Amino acid sequence: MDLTRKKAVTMRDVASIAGVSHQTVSRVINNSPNVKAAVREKVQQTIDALGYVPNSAARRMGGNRSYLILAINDRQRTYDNWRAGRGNDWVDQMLFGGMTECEARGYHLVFELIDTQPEKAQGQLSKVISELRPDGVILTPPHSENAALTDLLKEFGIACARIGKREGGAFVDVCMDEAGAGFEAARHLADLGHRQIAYLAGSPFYGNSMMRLDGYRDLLQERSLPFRSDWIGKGDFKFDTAITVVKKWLSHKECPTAIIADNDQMAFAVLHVADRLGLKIPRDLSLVSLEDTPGVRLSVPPMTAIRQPTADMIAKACGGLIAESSGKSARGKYELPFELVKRESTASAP
Amino acid sequence: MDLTRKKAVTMRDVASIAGVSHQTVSRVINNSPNVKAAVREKVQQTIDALGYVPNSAARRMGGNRSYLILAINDRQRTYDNWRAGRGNDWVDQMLFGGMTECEARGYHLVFELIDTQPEKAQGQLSKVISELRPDGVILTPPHSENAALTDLLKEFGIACARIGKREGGAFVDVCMDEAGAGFEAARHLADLGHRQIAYLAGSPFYGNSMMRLDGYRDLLQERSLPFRSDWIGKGDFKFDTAITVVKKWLSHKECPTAIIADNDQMAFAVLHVADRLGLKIPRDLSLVSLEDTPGVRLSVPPMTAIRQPTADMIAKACGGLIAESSGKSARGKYELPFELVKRESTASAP
DNA sequence: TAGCAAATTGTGACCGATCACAAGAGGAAA
DNA sequence: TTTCCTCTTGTGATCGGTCACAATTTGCTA
Repeated sequence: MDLTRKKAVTMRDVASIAGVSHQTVSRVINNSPNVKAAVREKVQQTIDALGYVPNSAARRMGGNRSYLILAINDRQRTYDNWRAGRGNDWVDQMLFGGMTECEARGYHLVFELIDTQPEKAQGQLSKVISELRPDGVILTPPHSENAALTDLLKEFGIACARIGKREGGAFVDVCMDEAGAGFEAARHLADLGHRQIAYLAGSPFYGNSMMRLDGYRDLLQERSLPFRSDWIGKGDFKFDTAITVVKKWLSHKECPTAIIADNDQMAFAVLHVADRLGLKIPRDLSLVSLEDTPGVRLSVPPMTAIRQPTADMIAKACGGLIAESSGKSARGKYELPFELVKRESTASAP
Repeated sequence: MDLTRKKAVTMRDVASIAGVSHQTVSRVINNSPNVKAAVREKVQQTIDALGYVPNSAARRMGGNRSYLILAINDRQRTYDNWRAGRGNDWVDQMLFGGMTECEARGYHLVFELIDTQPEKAQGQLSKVISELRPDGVILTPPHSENAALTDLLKEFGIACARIGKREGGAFVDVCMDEAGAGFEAARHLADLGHRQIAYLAGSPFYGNSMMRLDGYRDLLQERSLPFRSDWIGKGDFKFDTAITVVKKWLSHKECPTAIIADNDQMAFAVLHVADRLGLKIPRDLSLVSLEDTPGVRLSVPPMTAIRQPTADMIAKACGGLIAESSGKSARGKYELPFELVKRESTASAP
């Protein structure tokens, strides 16, 4: 180990050189309003000259803020993706969005992985909370649904943001306009002249999934397009299940000219079946995915998809959490706009 | 703000209940050898009963360890990927690998984004180092090449791991067997009966890229296959440049039956040109990419590729850094095995 | 059984911020 | 001028660990 560890410049160093008390230096770095402009400037100059940076651990000890935001991700999902060699840019986007927001305010982002099983998750979160005492915690799916976790955070008095939830209340809930996504996907297809639009639904147990379905339904109604319940595929998000459903649809003599898939796995199933049946996408069949993972962007052809504003959602969550821990209230529901990315899986109706 | 912040259980609480001094508790949680078994057990029981977790900020204040590992990523790359809507699972894999290693030892991983420009990078790293005082820093490309950064870390006395560097010395350098990758890719093709294997090289300015090329060359020699310098494409990693090169190769009457691409962008170019010329992969042409990004895994057909052990490399880096900060020496070069993932872009020679 | 070294346990200072509160300075009103 | 209030600045305690060192116990040798 290196014993020549560079000695840190402390607040007292700055204070004695600037000829003020340590508390005044503290006031300057915290932008306290009650400091004379002349004093503030002198102190700031000394800070710059010495290259002083406040030690975050000490700040946490003395005060009740840690300048840390904890982002919780699901371990199983991360592990599964890793095992499957599947690409997942979720964390990458979180990092980008989170840093953008945290950096300017002097905050840092700590990512932690916790288990899916609720009991385990609780113990793990409790441990890391006690250890780090973050100012805020971001819960991502599926943990945003876990009430035991939010209860724990409430008990600790730590602000909590949930991604994909839309309750608001005591939380900073950041979500996407799910119904709008279903609506826009359908509208895009309708604008292209499609009148026979089928929908591969996810699970009725996921509220967000149902909202997207509702959006699709609304568009159908608005445009007076036929709603056929046999064209609502119960796909449970899985590739194999979707294969069966789509095969049935497309083998029928009166088949849909466009399909909306609630997630990318099911969208892939459409690609697969179409290929088997000799249907060319987008010439014979248009396809929109409501999930924009790397797979969707790199398929052949690249799929038109609804892009979830992941980076923006995390940025919003961080911003809200920072505000909360600064005494401002930022609780509530924030619905962020999605983006319909038009690629090559959609074209005019045949 | 919630004023009902849960009061933390402190070391002194544990001490008074267990009937020992606070220092003894400290010894137990730090696995100090000089504690009687009976005392250790009694203290441990009290810790468990109270759910005591040491406060990391306090540990950092008192001691000279922070139990924090800093992982530095490049901001531009992250931003570019985000802008392009390109999938990048690098951070996701880092998180997985890093957590696996850190968690058990009570360490935490903090990701930071810093700018590519060397001067900016230095200031940013300096700031975050002063603030967080991590026990170790992981530098990823391109920052692993930046000597100003490593000098800075040396000055602060902070251990440093570099991903993709192979010097060792004062660092924990974690890399992949680059030459082996080029060799194995070529061997795989040779085993399939290919004798005309072309190579789309990256840039001669990147040592690792050149090593892969050397590996390819070695295999050619070992199998007495013809080495043709006009089949070494100078591709500079870019799609467009590669297009030109590959078009020339494949339009020639005596053309390669297999191509190795140094990165995924160039591999895509091969796919593209082959499609244009009506060549079917892998029937008419085999293709191996030396980079396994999501794009490569999801192309049509999915490409055979060399998979970089990202998660393992970060795990190794974390392990080394933790060892270093515990007084053990872990400096040196660690070359981790890659994996040749056989997918559907390679087949027997036509 | 004394004597001494090694193993075990305890004591109080300390890290570098913030907090609560006290003290001083300055300006307006009486 | 005096008084009082507000704005600004300073003082010392405090957070919860670790460190250095002192005190005690234990075990072994003579």
